[in-house]
Amino acid sequence: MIRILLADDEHLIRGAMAALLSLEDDLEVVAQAATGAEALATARVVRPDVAVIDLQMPDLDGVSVAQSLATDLPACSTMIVTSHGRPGHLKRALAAGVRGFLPKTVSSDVLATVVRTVHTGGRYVDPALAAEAISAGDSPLTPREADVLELALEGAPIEEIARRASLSPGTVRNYLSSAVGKTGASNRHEAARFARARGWI
Amino acid sequence: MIRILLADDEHLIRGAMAALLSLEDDLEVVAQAATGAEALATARVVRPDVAVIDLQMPDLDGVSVAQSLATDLPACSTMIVTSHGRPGHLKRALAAGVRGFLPKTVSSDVLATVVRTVHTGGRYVDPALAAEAISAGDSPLTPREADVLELALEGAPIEEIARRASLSPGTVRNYLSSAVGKTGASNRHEAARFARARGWI
DNA sequence: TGGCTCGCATGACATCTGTCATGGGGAACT
DNA sequence: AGTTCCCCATGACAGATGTCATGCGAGCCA
Repeated sequence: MIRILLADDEHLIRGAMAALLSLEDDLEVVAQAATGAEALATARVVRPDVAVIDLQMPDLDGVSVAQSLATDLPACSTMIVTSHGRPGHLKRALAAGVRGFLPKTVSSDVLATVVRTVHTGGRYVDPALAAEAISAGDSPLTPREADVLELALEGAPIEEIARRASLSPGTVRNYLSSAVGKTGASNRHEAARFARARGWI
Repeated sequence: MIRILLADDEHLIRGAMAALLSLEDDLEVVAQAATGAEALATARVVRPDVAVIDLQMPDLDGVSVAQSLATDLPACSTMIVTSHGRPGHLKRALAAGVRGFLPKTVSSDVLATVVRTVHTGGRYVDPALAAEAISAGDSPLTPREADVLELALEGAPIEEIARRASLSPGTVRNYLSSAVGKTGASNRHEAARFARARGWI
C-alpha cells in the first residue's frame, strides 16, 4: 500500500483527487493539506511514501515544499501537479529533487501510474512540459537582472524597484535595459511578461 | 436523478470531480467536455439538467458558454466553478444567467448541494466572492478607457496601443492618464493590473 | 598574474509617458 | 434648448524611462 500526502489549496480539487486515488487498490491518501506550511508539518508527522503537491499555493509554492521535504524526509518521493506549467518551474522542481511533474490536464490513470513510478524510485515528467522547457532554453538573464525584472512585474516605477532591491535607480535602469535587450522586448513591462512566460523569473 | 454536464479543460480535475459527484446517489455525470465549444455541442445533444462549467478554458470562457446555454437550453441550469474568481467575472456570469458561482476552494458537499439548489431553480453565489464583488464596486472606467487599458495589459508601448485601437497616440495617452487617475495607480501598467484584479477589464 | 564576467554605480542624451489645457461633435437627459 | 457626459483629437511641458559610455572592485579560471 502506497501512503500518499495530498496538498492543494483548492478544497474541491483536493477532495476529488483523493476520491480518485482512493479508487486504486494499492494507493491510500493518508493526509491532506491546503497550504505549503501545512503540507510540511503534516508530512513530518505522517511520513508518507509519496507527496503529491500542487505548484501554486497561498504561502510556499510547491517547489519550496519539495525542497524542504527532500531534506526532511528523504524516503518520501515528491511529485508536483500544476495547472499552468511554466518551463522555469519544471527546471527548479527537478533541481529541488522532485521526481514527478505533471500538468492537471493528464488523465487520472496517468496520475496513479506516476505515483507508483516515483514510489519505486523512477522519474516522470510530462512530455509536453519537457519539450516546452527545452525549447524555452536557459535564462540569459544574470541573477540581478532576474531580481530586478521580477520586481518590475507589477508595474512599479523604477524608483520603487530601486528601493526594494536596495540599488540605485541608475543601476536598475541598466539591468532593465539589458534585460529588455535580451528578451527582444520594447520596454521593461513586456520584458517582464516575456521572462515570466519563460519561467525565467 | 439530476443529469450533469461537466466542462473543465483539466482532465485530472474533471475526472476527479466526476468521480466525486457520482458518489452522490441522486447525481449523475452524463457528459464531460474539455473546451467551451465541446461543452456547447455536447449539451445540445445530451440536454443535461445542470451544467457545471470551469471559468477558464482554452477557447470560450465559462461565461460565454453559459450565455449560449441560457438561450439554447433554457431548461438547463448553469453553474460556474473557478480557481481565480475575479469580481467582474461574477457580475458577467450573473448577467449571463448563471445560477451558481463557486470557487474551487469549497468542499465537495457544497458542490453537490449547490448542484441540487440550482436544479430546483435556486441560486447560490459563494459569500466570499459576493463580498469581494460588492467591495470592488462598479467600474469607474468608460468603455474606451477599459478598451485601451486592456491593450496596455501586455506592456505594449502607446504607439502600438493606438494602432490596435485605431486611435491617435495622444488620445490613448489621455485615456490612460484618466484611467491611472481613477485607479490611483502611478502608471498605466499598474492601472491595468489593478483594473484586471477588479475584473474591470 | 592576467583576462573575464558580473555586480554596482554615475552621467548624459534622446525618447517615451503622464498631465494638463483646450476644443469640436454627438448622445442622453432635464 | 441647455446641460452634461463621453468620444476623439491636438499641443505643450515636466518628469520618467531606455540607451550608451565609462568606471571600479570582486570573484573565477587558465
